[in-house]
Amino acid sequence: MMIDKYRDIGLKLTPQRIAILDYLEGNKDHPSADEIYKAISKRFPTMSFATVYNTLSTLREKGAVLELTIDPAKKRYDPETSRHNHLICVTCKKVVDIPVDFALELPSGARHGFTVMSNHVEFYGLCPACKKQ
Amino acid sequence: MMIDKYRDIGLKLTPQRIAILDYLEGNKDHPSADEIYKAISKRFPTMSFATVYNTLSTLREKGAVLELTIDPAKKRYDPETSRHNHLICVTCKKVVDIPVDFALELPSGARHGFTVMSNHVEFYGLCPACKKQ
DNA sequence: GTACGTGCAAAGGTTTTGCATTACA
DNA sequence: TGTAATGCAAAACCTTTGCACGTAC
Repeated sequence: MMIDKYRDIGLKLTPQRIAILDYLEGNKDHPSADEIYKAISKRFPTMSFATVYNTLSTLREKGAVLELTIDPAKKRYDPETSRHNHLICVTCKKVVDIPVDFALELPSGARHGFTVMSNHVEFYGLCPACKKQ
Repeated sequence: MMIDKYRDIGLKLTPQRIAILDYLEGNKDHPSADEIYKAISKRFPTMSFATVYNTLSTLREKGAVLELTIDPAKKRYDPETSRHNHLICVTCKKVVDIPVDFALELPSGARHGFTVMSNHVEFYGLCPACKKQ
């Protein structure tokens, strides 16, 4: 489980961090830092914003979560760190994983001298709930 | 030119808006609102932030600029509104246009009931300047 | 015991808003 | 002239930071 992954990285396992890891484990909602904070502080009232941000920042540095730049209003976090893409509702910003790998290659003429390392595809659309309105 | 496009939309052409349109015309830098403000206020000292944001917001609603959610720190704006993709330097956040259309299709099994409208590919890499360091 | 994490509050950066004034059409 | 944009300042958000205290190891 995720807690083992964290211990293997060699970081201190505090109750707050365990709560965050527990919340993220298998989470498919791509939550924001605020959502994570709100969810955990129900059961953990002394938890502070700074701890959430610190922990997310550490997890990102260790490659244990992805920081998604998908929603202009705030960063969102994804515990699924294997290569995948996303489908985003333009109305409610719901995000779902797309486990398909498109194996995109950039023609060398389009690389502008960059060393290309990776890519990410965002699909935009309307989710079932938003279509009804 | 862009000013004509703007007039055709039926909006008032103020000197401030003309300055913004002029700055964006053919601009390949994907500037942030702050960069637009700074560039224009050199020659137009009374220009306010609110006017830049109001104008960009109006242009976006009319489809005359794209708001890019590419840089976690701030929104960036792109006057090139035809379908294209982007290559981003992970170090300095330089963004260049990729005029290639990859014609990606999402397998229906991966659509989660969404109506898919469009997509956008982000390539990540190191630009020539950042590679040297 | 010590290095590192936590909590609190304040600050930083971007974007939005309210309202009186100004100016395009 | 009337409607809509501008300018200014304050506020709203999200995120980061400094520092004293607490705790995992």
